[in-house]
Amino acid sequence: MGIRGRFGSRAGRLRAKAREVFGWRELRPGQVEAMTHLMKGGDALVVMPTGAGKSAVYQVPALLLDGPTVVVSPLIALQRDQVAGLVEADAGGAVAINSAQSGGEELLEGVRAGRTEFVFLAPEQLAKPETVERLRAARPSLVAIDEAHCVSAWGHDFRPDYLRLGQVIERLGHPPVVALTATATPAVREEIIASLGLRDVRQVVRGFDRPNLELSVRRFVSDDDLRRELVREAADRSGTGLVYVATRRATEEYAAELREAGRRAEPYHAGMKAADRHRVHEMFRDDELDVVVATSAFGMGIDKPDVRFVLHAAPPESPDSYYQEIGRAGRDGEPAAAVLFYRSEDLGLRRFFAAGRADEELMLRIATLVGEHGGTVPVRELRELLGVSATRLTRAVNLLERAGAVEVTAKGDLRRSSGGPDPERAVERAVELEDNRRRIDESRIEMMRAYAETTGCRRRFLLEYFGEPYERLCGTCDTCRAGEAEAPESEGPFEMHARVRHSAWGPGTVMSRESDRVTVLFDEVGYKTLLLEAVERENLLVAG
DNA sequence: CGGAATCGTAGTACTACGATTCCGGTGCTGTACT
Repeated sequence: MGIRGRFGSRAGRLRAKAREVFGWRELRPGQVEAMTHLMKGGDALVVMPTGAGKSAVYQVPALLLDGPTVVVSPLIALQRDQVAGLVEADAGGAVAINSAQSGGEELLEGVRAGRTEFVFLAPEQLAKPETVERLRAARPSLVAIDEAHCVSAWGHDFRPDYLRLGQVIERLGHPPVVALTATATPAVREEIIASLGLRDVRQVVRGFDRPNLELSVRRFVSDDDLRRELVREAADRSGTGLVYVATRRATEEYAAELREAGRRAEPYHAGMKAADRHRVHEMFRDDELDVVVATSAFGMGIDKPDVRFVLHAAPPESPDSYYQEIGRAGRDGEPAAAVLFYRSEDLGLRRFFAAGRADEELMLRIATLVGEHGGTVPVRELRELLGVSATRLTRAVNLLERAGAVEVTAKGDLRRSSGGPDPERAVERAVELEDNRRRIDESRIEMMRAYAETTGCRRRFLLEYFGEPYERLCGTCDTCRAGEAEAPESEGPFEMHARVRHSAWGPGTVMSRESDRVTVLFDEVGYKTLLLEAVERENLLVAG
C-alpha cells in the first residue's frame, strides 16, 4: 500500500466505488485500464463480450467525475433496462429521453441541476440542437456510446444520425468519451474512432474467442432440403435456441413447422405488434419457449445465459453480424452450437440489401439550393421544401458533408463550405464515397461466403477476421473434427496484418493466410481473397 | 439476386410452362385518438 493509501490511487478509488455502489467485488484488468484512462481525460474504445462488464466501464467513472454522463443507446427498450438497473442500484439517478417518455423538459432540467447522473438518449434525440444545448448547459463529464458498432453498421443508411455523433460530442465540449461494443474488426474500430472523432484513444479489446461455441456449416443444394433439415435439427436439439432467418415471412413459417414438430416456438420480427414482441421476449427469458425464430431484429439486449444453439437458415450480411448473432449462445460457458445452414444462392438477398445507390438527384438539389442561398438554411425548411424524410435528408447531408460541400452549424443549419467543390463535383465525390462503401459491404458478404465454404478451421477464420491471430486448429468445429482443416501456415510470403499494395486494388492489410491463398482487406475495395499462385505469377502484391 | 405469385398462351383437357411482376431487414420519430 502506497503513501496515498488504499483508496488514494485511481484504480483504488474505482474499485472502492464499484463495491460501494454496485456491489462488484472485483474489477477486471481491462475494465480498470479503460476506466483510469477516462479518469485521466482520454477517450476509450472497449470491445468485450456481453456479460464481461462493459457497462461498468462508464458507470463507475461516472460517479467519480463531477458532472452528468450522457449515454447513447440505440433502442428505447435497452434504455429502459439500463435506467431501471441504475435506479435500483441508487447510482445517482438515471433517466431516458425519447418519444415514449413524456416530460423530457423536466428530466433534462434534473440533469442540468445535478439531480440526475445518467441520461440515456438515442442518436435521433441528439439530432435536435435544442436537446444538445440543454445537455451542454449541464456540463457533462463523460459520454458513453453503447453498441458502438451501430455507428458503422447503421450510420451510413438506416440510422444516419449515428454519423452525426462526432459533432454532438464536440458541441458537448468533448469530455472523455467511451465507445463500447461486443464485436468490431480492426477496420470497424478505426471507423468508429474516426467517425466519433475520438482523441488520445485507449483501445481495450478482450476475449473475442468463445471456445465453448461449436461452429459448423451444413451445405445444401435445394431450399426444401435445407428447410426440412433445419426444422429437424432445431426440433431435436435440447435446451433453448434461436433460429435466425432472412425474412419476416420465414419466421412465421419456421415457427409453425416447429410447433407441428412439438416444440414451443414463436416468431419474432420488427413488423409484429410491440405487445407481441414483448411477450416473446419475456417467454424466452422465462424458459417458456424452446425456440425463437427471428429476423435480425431479435438480439440486442438479450443476455439469457443458457442459449444452447443458434441456427441460421440463411447467411447474414457479414461475419460481423454472424458473430454478433451466434455470440448470444453459450454465455454461461457451457457448450453451445452455432450452425449455419448454407446455400450460396441465399447470399443474393444480402446483395440486394447492400445494393442501394447514392441519392444523386437529392444531393444535387441540396448542394445547389444551399449554394445559391449563400447563408445558412435551416434543415427543417429544407426538409419541407424538398418533401423528403428526415432519414433520407440526413443521409444525403452526411455524404455532402464528407464530400466537403456543406457544413452543419451548431444550430443544425446547413451552409455551403467555403472553398468547397461546386454542386456537380460534390455529388461526384459523394457518389465515389458511397460506391466505395458499397464495395466494402459487398466484400463482407463475400467473406461470409468464404466462411461458409472454407475447408480450414472455422474458429481460426472468424478470429483472424476480427484481427486476432490464431495459428492453430480449434479441434471442435466441423472441419477440424472431420480432419479436413489444414494446419495453419506460419511460413509464407505475407505476415498477418502486414501492409501490402495490389497493382489494381491499392493498399491493404493482410487479414488471413491459408496454404494456397491470402485474404487482404483493401482500403478502398474491401476484402479480397487471392490465390498465392496467381499472386506470385503476376507479382500482384508488394509490401507497402 | 432469387423466390413466389401472377399472367398469358397454347389448345381444348385441364394444366403445363415460360414470361413478367413484385417483394425482401434492422428503429427512431411525433401526434392524434381512444
